[in-house]
Amino acid sequence: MARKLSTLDPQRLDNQICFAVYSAAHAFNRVYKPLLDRLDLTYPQYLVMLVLWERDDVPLKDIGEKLFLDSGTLTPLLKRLEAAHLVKRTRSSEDERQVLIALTPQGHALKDKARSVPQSILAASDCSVSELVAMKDEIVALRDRLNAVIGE
Amino acid sequence: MARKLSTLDPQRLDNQICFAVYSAAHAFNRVYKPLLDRLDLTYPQYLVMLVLWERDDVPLKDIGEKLFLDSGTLTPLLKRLEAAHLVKRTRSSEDERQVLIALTPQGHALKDKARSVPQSILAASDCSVSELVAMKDEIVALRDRLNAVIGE
DNA sequence: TCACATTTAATTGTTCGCAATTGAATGTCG
DNA sequence: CGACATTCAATTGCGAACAATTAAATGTGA
Repeated sequence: MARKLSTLDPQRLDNQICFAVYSAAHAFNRVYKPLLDRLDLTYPQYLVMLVLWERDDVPLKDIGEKLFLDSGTLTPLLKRLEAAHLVKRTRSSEDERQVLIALTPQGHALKDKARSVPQSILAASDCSVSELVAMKDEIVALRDRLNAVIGE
Repeated sequence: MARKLSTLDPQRLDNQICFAVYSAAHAFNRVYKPLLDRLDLTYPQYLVMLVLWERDDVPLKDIGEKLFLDSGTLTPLLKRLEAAHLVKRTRSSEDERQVLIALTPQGHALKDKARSVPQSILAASDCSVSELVAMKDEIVALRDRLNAVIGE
């Protein structure tokens, strides 16, 4: 009876999906760390590179919308990527407010070196691709519902 | 066909479960923010309080194991909670290396004020408890597999 | 007992993440 | 055209998160 109550108590840590997501994000980060160290990237920097490998010459704002990050996070991060010679930052000529982020040749070249990363993550996840895809879709749907509430 | 390839490309941002988890964690944090502001707690501080509300007078190390955090994160966080008069930090008399964390009366009292938080999160999630529990269990299982790989 | 390893917190330095503010460029409306 | 609002990036300040190191307490084996 005490056990029954405990497994239903919404104030118990182990019952909170948010803590599951929070701690899973950190676990992922720890798995990525040694892989990304070889590329001299942090995980958020890796995310920015993923965006740029899909589409080059993107406004900072668009990167922010894709990754749910603002200029307060991205400006210093992009300056570090620029210092590492992976991207160039230039003001748009049509709209001087915007900063366009473009890959350097080194930035482009890094895509190949990063190709093995998703494979390693898949292996560490120790589950099938279809299971992961299903989980991913559920989590994305939950995230989007949460973001919808915030937007109100 | 190009679409088919794109939805399978493991190097695409939208195909990565890690980004789903990462962005969901941030979405959760944004939903929690206004709720926790009323308690003058950050989300990691709230997690520590959840641990202490379950069991009081806990070594710092045990909190770290529950939350997957180390002393580099917890020491300053707990000092802030102590400055807010929510916890006391005392050296264990049996083992002077350990620091025991105990709730103050205010820390205890905060549990009641925090009781409505999980309800609000559930509402924001906009899905049934059973669905959330199922997702939580899947994510925890994935997290534990990832942590097992790290431990090697 | 004494040398040595282990455990535990604390500290330092770097990078996120975000709120709040600033300042410049652009849009809009009278 | 000109006042005003909006958009966008940059900046500042604070709180995580973690690697690496330090220091103290404890445990272990010769």
